[in-house]
Amino acid sequence: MHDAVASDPMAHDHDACIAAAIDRVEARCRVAGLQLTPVRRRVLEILLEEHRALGAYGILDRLRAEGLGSQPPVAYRALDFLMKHGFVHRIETLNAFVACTTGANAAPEDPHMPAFLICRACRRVIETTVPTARGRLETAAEGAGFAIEHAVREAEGVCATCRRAS
Amino acid sequence: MHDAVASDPMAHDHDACIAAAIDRVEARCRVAGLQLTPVRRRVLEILLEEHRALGAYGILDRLRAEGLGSQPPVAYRALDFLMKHGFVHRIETLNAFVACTTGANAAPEDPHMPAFLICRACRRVIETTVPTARGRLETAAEGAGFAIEHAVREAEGVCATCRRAS
DNA sequence: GCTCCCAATGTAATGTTATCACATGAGTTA
DNA sequence: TAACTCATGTGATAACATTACATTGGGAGC
Repeated sequence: MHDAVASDPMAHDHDACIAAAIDRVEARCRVAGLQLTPVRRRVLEILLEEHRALGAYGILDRLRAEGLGSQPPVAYRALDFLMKHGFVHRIETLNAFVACTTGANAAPEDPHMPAFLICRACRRVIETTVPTARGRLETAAEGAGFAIEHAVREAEGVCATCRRAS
Repeated sequence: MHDAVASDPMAHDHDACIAAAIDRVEARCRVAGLQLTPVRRRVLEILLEEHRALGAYGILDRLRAEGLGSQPPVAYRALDFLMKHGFVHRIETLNAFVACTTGANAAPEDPHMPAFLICRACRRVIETTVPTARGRLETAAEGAGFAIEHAVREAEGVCATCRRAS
């Protein structure tokens, strides 16, 4: 099951990567007084295991197999919690979710503006961080008197690994 | 039915605006040998009448009332055609559709990179055009060896009109 | 101890968005 | 006419998301 990942040039030590991410999230929950309950924690782990976007029903299937909830609201509520606190992001173009892979969940006081590169070949989602400073979209909005509250930046294409493979 | 629009500060001559847009699209279809069939034309008109994003099922309801089709594929096929040729854009964050309001559908040889400002108060969608030149997302992608094929830029917030109103 | 409250979860039902599969019709070409 | 293509008609189903209400379990205050 992990072979595909292990043979991938982009592979890394998944277990350590996941453990570190979970540790960061746990630390933030302790500090902020948030409850990282079993369901919430497991949903985060599932998303960390995949480095791909997973749909709510894909997550739900896994939870069901583990006896952690069987109805859609279970998954959506956990995702709402994780997104609210920046541990997970929603990918609008896929109606799916990915774990936050920047260190930003360790430094919430410097909010990052995430952007996503979605590979249509391997379905992997690369999260990049762009500076919070004003870019072209913000400039255009300012000119129109529009107050941006939330911005979505997603790009579909082919990642470096898949380009080399073809 | 048009009162709400007519009393709006952002109102303009809708009929002329729609007619001009339809004319541009018709011209491009003639040149490119595309069939702007009754259903496709009507879907475009419906989207031009609203200056808002409309869901596929909202469009379908209108078509149904006019006897132009009653099943989802009718609406989705027309939207696919209109999007494929740049006459309509999909708003990913709303799972909805808007007519293209830039003049770009008259000048396809200079493809625009549309960005959308979505007002959460009045639901109006403002389409702005950003230069095709490389911005921060493109720079980040290049650095990662990622080849962008399609980018989504959408921002939710409050438009100038609604800000003044509150 | 207790009750009250609140946050999280369990669960059924439903709502919304999108696609598939296959049949039909209209026009073009051979 | 036959073969083909493009658009449409239609029923069924898949995929994504929310509502509403019941239940549980752990503090806070008495």
